[in-house]
Amino acid sequence: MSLQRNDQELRRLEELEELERLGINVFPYSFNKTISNKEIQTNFRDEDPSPFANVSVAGRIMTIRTMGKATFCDIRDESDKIQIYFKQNDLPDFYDKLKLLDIGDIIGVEGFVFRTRMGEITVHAKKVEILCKSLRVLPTPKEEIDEEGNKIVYDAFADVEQRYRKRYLDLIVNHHIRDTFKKRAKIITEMRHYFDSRGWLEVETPILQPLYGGATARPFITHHNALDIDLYLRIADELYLKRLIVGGFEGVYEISKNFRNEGMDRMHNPEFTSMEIYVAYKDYNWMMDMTEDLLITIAKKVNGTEILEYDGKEIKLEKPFRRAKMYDLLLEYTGMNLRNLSRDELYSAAKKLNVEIDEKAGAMKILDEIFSVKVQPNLIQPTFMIDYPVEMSPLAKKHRTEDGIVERFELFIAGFEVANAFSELNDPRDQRQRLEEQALLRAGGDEEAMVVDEDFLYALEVGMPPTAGLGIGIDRLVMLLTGEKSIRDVLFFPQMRPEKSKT
RNA sequence: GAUCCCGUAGCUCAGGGGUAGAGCAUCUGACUUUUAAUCAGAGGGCCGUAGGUUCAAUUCCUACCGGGAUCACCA
Repeated sequence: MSLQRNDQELRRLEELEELERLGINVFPYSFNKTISNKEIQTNFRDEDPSPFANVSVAGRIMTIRTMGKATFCDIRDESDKIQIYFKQNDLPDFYDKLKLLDIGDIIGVEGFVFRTRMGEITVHAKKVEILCKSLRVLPTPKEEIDEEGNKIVYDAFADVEQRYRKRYLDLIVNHHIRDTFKKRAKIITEMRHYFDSRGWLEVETPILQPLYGGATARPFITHHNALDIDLYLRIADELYLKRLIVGGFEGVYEISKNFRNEGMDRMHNPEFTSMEIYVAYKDYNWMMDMTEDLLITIAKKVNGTEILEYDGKEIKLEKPFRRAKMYDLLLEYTGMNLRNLSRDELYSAAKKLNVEIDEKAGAMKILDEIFSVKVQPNLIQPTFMIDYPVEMSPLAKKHRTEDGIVERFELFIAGFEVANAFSELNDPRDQRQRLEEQALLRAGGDEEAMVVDEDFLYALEVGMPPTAGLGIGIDRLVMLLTGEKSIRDVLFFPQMRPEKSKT
C-alpha cells in the first residue's frame, strides 16, 4: 500500500487540516437533506418560487467557478445536478473558506432557489456545511451542450480498465451508467413479481456444495476446515431445486450467483447471476409459453416496449417466438442433414463447412461447434431451439415420440443464449444411467462432465412429479434489455486480473 | 496459449534521434448571475523498466513488466 501522494493530494490534506484548525468538523455525522436535486429541477416554477424558499440540498462538488466575490459550483446527488450560488455578502463567515473546497468534496447547502440570468435553476446559499473532504483527485470530464442540443464530453473518463477497477469513480464521473444498474434491479424485481404473483416460492439453496452438478463446467474448489473436506462453489442450483420439488413444493425459483472456473470474455464472468425455476406438472411446451410471456412482460415494464434494439438490430419480442428443431436449424444454415451421423461423419461434415474442430472432439462437441459457428449468430429474432440429442443433455427427459432426442429448448436472442429449459428427467433409472455415462466421460478426461450425485438419485427414486425447469442468464438478459455489449458493463464489479505492482 | 494494439503531467491526449507539449485539474492575482466562465502569471515529467545501436534515445531495435482487444478455451 503506497502512501505516496502527489502535490494535489498533499494540498488537499493541508486544506483538511486548515479547516480543522478553524474548528470545522470535516467529517460530521449527518445532514438534514430536505429535497433532491431532481425535485428542484423538475418542480421549480418562476411564477411561484415560494415552495423552494428554504431548501437543504447536498451532494458532491463537480465544478467550481469563482468570480471574486461570487462563486458558482455544481453539486451532484444521486438524482441530478444542481448549481449553487455563493455570494460573499450572504456568507460572511464561510465565503473565505470556499477556497479550501475542491472538486469531489461533499457539501450541504441551505438556501433558496432562483433562476439566474443565464436561465439556470440555482440554490442561493445561506448556509454551507462541509460533509466530507475528498483527498483524491477525480478524473475531470467536462460537458457542453452544443447548439443542436448534443452533449459533448471532453476528457471523458473512458479507460475501461480504470472504469471497472474503480467503479465508484465511474459512477461519479459517468453519472449515466447508473441507469443500466437501475434497470438491472428493475428487471430482477419484475421477474420476482411475475413468479411470486403466480404462487411460486423464492428459495435459497447451498452455494457451498459437497458435489457440484446441474451443468457441465469446471468448478471452483474451496476447503472447509472444521469438516476437513473440499467443497465446491456451485456451478448450478438445479439438483437442489429439484429436491424441493420432490419435497412437495410445486413451484420454486432461485435468483443467485453461480461460479464457473472458465475463461472470461464479453459474455462470461466467473461469477454470474442466474435464475432457475421448476414448476411441477408442466412440460417444456408450457415452459416456452411462460418464458415468452415473462420476457415480454419484463420488457414492457422495464423499457415500455417489446421492441429491442441491440447492436444496431431491431428485435421484436412478439408471441409466438419461432420454435425450430435443432437438426432443422442445422439443415437450414448448413444445407446438410446432420442427424444420425457417426462421429467421423460429423467430423468430415465440419471440415466441409470450414468449421475448425479439435482432433479429439467427440460427436456432440462437433455438433455443438458447427451450431455455434453456423447457426447461432443468425438467431437474432427470438428463437426457441428445441429437441436436442440425448447425449448433450443428461438431465432432460427423453422426447415423447422421437428416439435419441430429449425435450429441451434453448432461447436465442441477438445471437446469444438467454435461456435453457427441459422437461425434467424424473425416471431415476434413466437418470442413473445418464449420470454414469457422464462419469465414464469424466474418467476419460472430460473435466466438465457431471459427477454422480447419489443423494439426488435417491430423491428421484422417492419420486418427482413431471416437472418443467428453466434457467435464465440474468446478466445476458440485462445486456439484451439495456443494449450493453459486454457483461462487464452490467456488473458493478466484474472480475479483473489482479493489479500487479508496476516495476 | 496465439495475434494485434497501448504505456508521455493528477485526467484526456499530441509529439518526435539534439533543453518535453496542449487542454482540463492545481497554485497566485483580477472579477458579486457564471456555466467547457474569462483574463494574466506559476508550479508540476526517471516519456513503464532494462539492455542495445548512436557523439546523443523519451523517440530506432530487443527483451521484460503492466494493461487492453480479438481468437482459442468456455453452453
